[in-house]
Amino acid sequence: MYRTHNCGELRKSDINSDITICGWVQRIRNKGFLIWIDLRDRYGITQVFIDSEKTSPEVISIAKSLGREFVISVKGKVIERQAPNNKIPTGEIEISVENIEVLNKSEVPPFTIENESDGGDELRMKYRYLDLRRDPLKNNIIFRNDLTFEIRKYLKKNGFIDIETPYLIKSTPEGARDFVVPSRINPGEFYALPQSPQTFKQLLMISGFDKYVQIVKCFRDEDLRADRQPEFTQIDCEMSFVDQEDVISTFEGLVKHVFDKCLDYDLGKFKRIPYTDAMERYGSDKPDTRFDMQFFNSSEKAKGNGFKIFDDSEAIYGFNITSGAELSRKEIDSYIDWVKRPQIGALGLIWIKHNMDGSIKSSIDKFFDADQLKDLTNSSPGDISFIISGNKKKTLTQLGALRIEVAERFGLRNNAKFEALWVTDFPLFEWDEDSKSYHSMHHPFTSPVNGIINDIPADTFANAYDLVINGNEIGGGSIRIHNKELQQQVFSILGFSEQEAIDQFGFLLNAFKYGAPPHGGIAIGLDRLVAVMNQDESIRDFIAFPKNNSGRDVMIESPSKIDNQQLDDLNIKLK
RNA sequence: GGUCUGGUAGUUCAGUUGGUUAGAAUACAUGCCUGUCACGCAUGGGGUCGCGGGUUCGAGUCCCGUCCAGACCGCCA
Repeated sequence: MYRTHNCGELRKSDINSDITICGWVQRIRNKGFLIWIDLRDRYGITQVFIDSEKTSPEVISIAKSLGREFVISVKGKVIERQAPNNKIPTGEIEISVENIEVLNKSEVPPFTIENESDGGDELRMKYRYLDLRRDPLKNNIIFRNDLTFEIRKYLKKNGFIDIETPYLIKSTPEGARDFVVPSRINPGEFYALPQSPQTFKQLLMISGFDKYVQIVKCFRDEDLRADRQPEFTQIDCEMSFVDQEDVISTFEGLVKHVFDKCLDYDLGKFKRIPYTDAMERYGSDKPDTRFDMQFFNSSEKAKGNGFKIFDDSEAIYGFNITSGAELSRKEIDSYIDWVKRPQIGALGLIWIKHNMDGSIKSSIDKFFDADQLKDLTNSSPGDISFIISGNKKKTLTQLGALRIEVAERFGLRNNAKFEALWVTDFPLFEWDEDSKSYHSMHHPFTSPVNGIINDIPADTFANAYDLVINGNEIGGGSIRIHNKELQQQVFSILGFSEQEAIDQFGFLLNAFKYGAPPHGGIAIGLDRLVAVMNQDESIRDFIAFPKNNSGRDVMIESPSKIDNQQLDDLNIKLK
């Protein structure tokens, strides 16, 4: 037996016990006659104490030879500390050493294994196994475990069955790019890794399982972001004989449950906002509603005053910032520069200061008098209004991005407040100007409202809903099509020929012929949920072994080349 | 595919208008220290300034290219 206790559990009540603990040397404080060692494991830190007058010279010499991150076993007696440390749970006791055994040495780690490490991101990724020894990372991983445990508990209680679906499936051209896997025994043919188990969970409904869940890896070969990894985890669910309200209430319950159990936070009843309202009021389909700054629409009022930019614009929108009138000219200019960056692409930014004394100062006061400007913005004294004009869709998204940036700079985003909402009433299709074709806004299996597709497809709304928390898209789902003819009609609007639809989704269309129940579901991004619950928008520190910005694992150095023999086996020739 | 930011000691960073031997903190090593807990004090070692080219009497600093990293846009049914 290596140990009798871990490094986090000994207390005052254990004084005089003979114990053995194992762990990593966090730090050594050598005062000459006295030596202290902080010994660390997953459970905590226990102080080991060596008094040179009471300890054998052999043990002292071992103690002096130790370095950071050595793995040791310490045998000794629990004693009360003369100088307690109230910062740690084990701070009232220490271990008076009888023997130390070095279980393994360690080289000096490339960065300090401390809560505030001195290591940069890249280095910590390369030595991820060391980074995971640090409390912040370790606690993230443990939190994730606690969260999935509560998720399973809730879903089990609600009758969901966990069923595994295959990882080696079929590539489809719609949607995200697939990761592709060559099949050795079927030369020239490829599997694809699933972007989601979508069709399989629908088939499980047709099989009659009624309620399905899987906490499952999904794969998308697209560019990465702070909140996007090529492989990520979804809480994937599907239910039979449900309408939109049933799904929403079940999963509102789930999210409320985990916030309650894991954070002791009451989310209250979730807001609902239709997609068009979200775009019109926040310029985003995932609005952060923790702060106000809703848009006003001046498209009518602002025209006809001889200001050419407004007169030529399809849409003129803006929002007011409380106490924004204090912004300096320099600060305003930096917002103007910000919206003009190619990422945002606005041509300019109009500002209107409503000073505390009621006076107005604006970049357009040559064209409008003070009363007109107050009427345009409906601002209060102390506000500044920002206005963007142009093409309606672009204007709204540009202003939406600015709204988030303003909130960021005013410190309205990083607080321990959570606001969850459902975005509903999405259009079923979106017209894509580049390819001159319709695309599914959600996915091609989403059912139209009332089961009917409008003569103008773009006017059709979907039984689809997104879950948004603090401005992050956490999940999305829909009521699915369960009727073969309707599904075929959707494929045809999306530009599939009858044959292409059968080639790619014939198995699903076939299954619809044999008694497919009405069904719907949702997929919640586990990585994002964990990150958002910990007030972080980057999901990397909540995944034990994530990929970097270029989709590389810098620790194992993947992806990597394979040798010619492997390529031959797979019947693949590289260009 | 694109925009922006960065790359200097093991690590995190500073480095002025281009000018002497490239600094700080921390980590590391050695010594001292009887109650430390970010211990303290002293001493010491440690540099391909990402890489390649160019301008210049002279480049960490300016220019071009390239690689790497990060954030974002496109993309993500």
